[in-house]
Amino acid sequence: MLDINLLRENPKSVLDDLRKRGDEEKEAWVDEVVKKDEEYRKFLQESQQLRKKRNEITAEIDKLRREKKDTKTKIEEAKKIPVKIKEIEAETVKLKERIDFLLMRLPNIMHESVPVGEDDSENVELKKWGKPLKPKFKMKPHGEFLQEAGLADFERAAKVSGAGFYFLMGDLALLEQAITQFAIRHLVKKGYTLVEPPLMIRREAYETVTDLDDFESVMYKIEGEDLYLIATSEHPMGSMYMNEIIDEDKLPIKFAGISSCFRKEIGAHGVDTRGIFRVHQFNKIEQFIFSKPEDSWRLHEELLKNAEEIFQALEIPYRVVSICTGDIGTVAAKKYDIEAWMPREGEYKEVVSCSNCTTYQAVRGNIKIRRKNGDKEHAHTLNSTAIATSRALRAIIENFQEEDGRIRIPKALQHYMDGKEFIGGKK
RNA sequence: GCAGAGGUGGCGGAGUGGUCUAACGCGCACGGCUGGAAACCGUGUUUCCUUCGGGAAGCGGGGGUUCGAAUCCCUCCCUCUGCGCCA
Repeated sequence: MLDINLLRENPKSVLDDLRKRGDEEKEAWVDEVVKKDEEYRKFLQESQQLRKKRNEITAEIDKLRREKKDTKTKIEEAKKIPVKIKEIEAETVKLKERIDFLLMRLPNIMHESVPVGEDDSENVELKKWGKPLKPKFKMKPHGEFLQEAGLADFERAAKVSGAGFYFLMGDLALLEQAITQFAIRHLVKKGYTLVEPPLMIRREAYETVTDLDDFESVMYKIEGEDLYLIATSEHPMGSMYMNEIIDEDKLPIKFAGISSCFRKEIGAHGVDTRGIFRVHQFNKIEQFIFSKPEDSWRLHEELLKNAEEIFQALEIPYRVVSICTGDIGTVAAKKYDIEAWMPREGEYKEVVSCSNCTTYQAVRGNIKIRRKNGDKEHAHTLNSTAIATSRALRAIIENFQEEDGRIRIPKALQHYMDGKEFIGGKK
């Protein structure tokens, strides 16, 4: 969330940002927050004055008591004060709740380089890598292909768990493990610490990291428990340091999280997303960084580079887009997506999302940096997919499929597949 | 899951209704002393509000009793020890 001090000192910067987003509803919130905050501080001062008075009388009572004098009249006087304090505090709490409600929902201030645009159609392509080729033969949708090849079983997954789940079978499951191993090695070599996080976290922790609307639309809640299945390992990693102060010489902290991810909302359906592309459960290696503010923009580029290197090693053609103001969401200050080439559809599809969240998550989670001189300030947090295996699998299946139904395994992965150069095909 | 013991500042640790809401020790920062350093001495070391004089809050979280709560009550969370269960 935004720091209240920003709204006190420079509400115009918040307004200007909302205008870039085209979010008229929230423009009114800025004014409301500023007004309610002024009111809140007035009430706060009033209740502090009352507390001061109460403390004074209480001290007098104690003095009289020690001197063995009569305290009755003073106690009678004192009794009136807590009633008043309660009244004023009820108002104070109400105002604070409303301020926090709005503050939690106001989006992050975007970086000036974020392109202005209404929706995802106005995201800006920054670069392309590899040659996007159309198949030379009639290629089946990947879901149908995998089912027929015996490499996945969606029908039985539906029987057991419903739509949006998969059984990966045999060599495809092996390929999934190979991708995972490759990505882990890649990041660990670069000094990232491998993290296996809890797959369920509490609401309080969750509120540190995510857009609040996600609780309704994305997250699975465990019945009868204050626990939510994580939608990405970004969430447990991001909330890991909540309410902590990190010494500046420990930064940046670089994590490579590995986890299953669970999502209720799986969005649009169609032959090309049915299968393993849009699912309720998938696996992902995620990069996460806690950094000093002055380092975060450099590290944002580093995260993107790491993810690009992985896709280059897998020989998958892709492009990088800069997400525009209308599509960026509430948390990120700047976001890149990597979109992999999907030959059957002849389109680039999102496989990586790389964000600098600046202080937005750190303010919510109360995550601070302690400078050498003792000063404190909020940390910056960044996250980026390294690779989501299900999405990478589809890209591999489509980009490296031969007419006879075999799938060529990228060289970088063969080592992790006992040297196999192909999977699938006629037995 | 059951029983017992606990949760205090950056760390260790005292305090079980009012003698500043935090003793004492360690660490860290700044200042003094020094040619420089150690030792030593002093100040500071949470959050919020402020008309910058101060003020308020804070002892795991939330709620309650009281003129007054780290201290009493309720509730939740967590840690340790033992038992149980389990991969």
